[in-house]
Amino acid sequence: MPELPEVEAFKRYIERTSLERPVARMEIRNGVVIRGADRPALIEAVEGSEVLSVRRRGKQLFLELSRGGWLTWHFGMTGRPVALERWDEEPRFVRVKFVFEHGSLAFVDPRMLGRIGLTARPERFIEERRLGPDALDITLEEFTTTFGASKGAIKAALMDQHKVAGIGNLYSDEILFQCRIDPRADARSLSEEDMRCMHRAMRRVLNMAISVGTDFERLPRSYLLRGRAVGSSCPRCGSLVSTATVGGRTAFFCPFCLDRKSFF
DNA sequence: TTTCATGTTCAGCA
DNA sequence: GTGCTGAACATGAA
Repeated sequence: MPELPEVEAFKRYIERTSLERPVARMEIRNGVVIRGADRPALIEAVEGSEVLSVRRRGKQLFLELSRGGWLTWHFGMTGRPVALERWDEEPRFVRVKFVFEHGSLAFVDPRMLGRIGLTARPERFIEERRLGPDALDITLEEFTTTFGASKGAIKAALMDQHKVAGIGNLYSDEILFQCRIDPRADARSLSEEDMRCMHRAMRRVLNMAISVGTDFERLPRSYLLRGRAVGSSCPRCGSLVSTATVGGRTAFFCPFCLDRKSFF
């Protein structure tokens, strides 16, 4: 479930359940999620350490280890952390498990598209991956500069983690819906007002999702996200929502609510 | 059985 | 370098 709001929820969950608990053992149930990492170094850094703090940049999480270094967690499409106490039954699809004296923290990921790694410092990791500023930190000025200069569909640009980090397929649809912007619109065709609207909507939507605990049912009725499905109707005008492939993903939008004519 | 999926990355091409 | 398309990754759910 991981775009920025979900990952922020994961961060708080880990802070609530797993800080300052020494890791007795790291169980790697499936090596796929640590592919690319130095396995011995990972185990060496983790075992005997406790997690001191958690940071987030976009969809990426960093766990500070007391013996030095930071764990990098990315949840892919189906990853999530699950804290377990002794009496809890282990869920399916546990790929890596950090075992404490009592209880554990599991990295659960059915599709195994998530990744766990190790880095000396979050800043270095962010630089290496060329991650853009976090979607909740980017200023209007930075936002306008970045997207005013980007070519191609605005939805694809919003999902580009190099430009701004944290927005994926679902939230990009919501942001554009709230601003009545066609997801296929060329970013360069957008006005200053569009830029301001997207920047504001981005912050509003992400913060709203965080505040409802990423439970879409608790979002305002005006949100497209609540009933995002083929055959559903627009929460604003009631007409049938359309889909289109943009940036390799399925975009949902209401063609009747758009501010401007379709571009095709 | 087939298709789609809240993500990232890479190859090939313009 | 930028952008687009398609595929790969690996699996569950509809």
